[in-house]
Amino acid sequence: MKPVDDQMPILMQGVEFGDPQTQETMEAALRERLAEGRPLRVYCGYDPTSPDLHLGHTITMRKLRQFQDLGHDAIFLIGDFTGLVGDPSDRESARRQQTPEQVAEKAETYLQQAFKILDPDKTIVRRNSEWLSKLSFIDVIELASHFTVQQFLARENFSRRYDKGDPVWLHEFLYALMQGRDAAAMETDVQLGGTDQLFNLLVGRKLQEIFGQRPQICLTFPILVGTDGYLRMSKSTGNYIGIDEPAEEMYGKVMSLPDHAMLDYYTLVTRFTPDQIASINQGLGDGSLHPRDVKMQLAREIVSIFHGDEAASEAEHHFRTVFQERELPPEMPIYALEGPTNVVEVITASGLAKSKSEARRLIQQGGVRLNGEKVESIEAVVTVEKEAVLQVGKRKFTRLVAASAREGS
RNA sequence: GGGCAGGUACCCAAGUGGCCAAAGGGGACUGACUGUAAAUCAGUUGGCUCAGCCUUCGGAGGUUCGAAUCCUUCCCUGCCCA
Repeated sequence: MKPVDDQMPILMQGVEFGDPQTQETMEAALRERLAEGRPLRVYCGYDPTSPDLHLGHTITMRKLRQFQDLGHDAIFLIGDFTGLVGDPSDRESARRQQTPEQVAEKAETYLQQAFKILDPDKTIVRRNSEWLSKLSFIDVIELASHFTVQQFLARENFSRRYDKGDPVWLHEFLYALMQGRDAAAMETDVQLGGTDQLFNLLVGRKLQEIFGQRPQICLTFPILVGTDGYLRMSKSTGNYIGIDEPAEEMYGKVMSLPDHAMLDYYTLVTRFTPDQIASINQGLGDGSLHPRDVKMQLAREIVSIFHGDEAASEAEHHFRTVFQERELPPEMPIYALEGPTNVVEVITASGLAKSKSEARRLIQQGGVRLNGEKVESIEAVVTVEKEAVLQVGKRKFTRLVAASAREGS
């Protein structure tokens, strides 16, 4: 195992606390525990609330991986029980509860996605239903008795809602207890999470002490903004980049990030070192680096993490040809046409627009092209000899094929 | 359990009998421009057999020529009281 002084900079990279005192305390505690020279039990929990993990989740996964690489035990905890309730941390309002079936289904897909970052051979996978589902009501009351309502109301996301008159549900309070119980159940040394998770992580410390354990070290990380550049990345706001997304899509989404969000991405989700990132930042500052090129490098790196270098190059090529040079993409969905058909009909039937009204609007706005020529009228009729390309907006294409020709091929 | 205030389109939020498919903002989409799907500016944003028609304002009924707006009832939320 590496010397503590070699481990610390890697492990502390990206760590952020709201207040510097907490940071100092945690940093010192981590240093102390690393000095024991044994593999630490490090974990991060992920609630299966949506079927896909996104880049925001990978921040802590990358950190788990770093612990792993340094010889520590990384625990990937699937919150199959906590996911039933939903974490109130990041939200203005309460999250909808899910059924066990929904949770199980989602949990299933998480692992394979996580293993794009974590080392499958070294990762310990746990599910918190293992212990949480066995608690009795009296157990829950006992846990709850160590905390006051004021402690919970001190949390901004509760107090804000409380002041605003929005509902704060009782079961939301229990979420933190459940998560804290995880730490005690697994007797962990370190827990990772977003800065918004600090409260939950600290509850873990308190419960560990109650159970006669040494309180864990908490490391929190900044929240990744989504593709809009401001809001937290999440599926529900539609500003996310999913781990499982196709390379081209992923590349494109990264390119759509506002310039100001680039550095956060470099720091939190790439494999670049702090030194490399600092020099990129400097280059942007003095104008020696073009923001577009910096963003393309970022896109290439992110795609490469999840799809490999080759796919990253291909995605970049695709982006250049389609969006910079405005050429047709090499591959596009195919739609078979049964004969002369009205454009509006074709657009909706092939899925390029959700409704006919939308299709009409797009045409009226000049956003529809057939074989590169702007479609001027919603009355236009599409006839395909052999094949044609229908384009809606800048980035949606469909290859139209005559139904008869298609059957022959 | 009681009193009061609320439930409006993807989200926030106006509207309190006809001029409401419903202001404004956010988001999203399209166009122009560009350094890119950044930024900026302009437009669009329920559906359809589209100068008209149909469905929407928590659910179900009712009053009225006509309701998001009035009444009844049910469900849900907040505040105050118990």
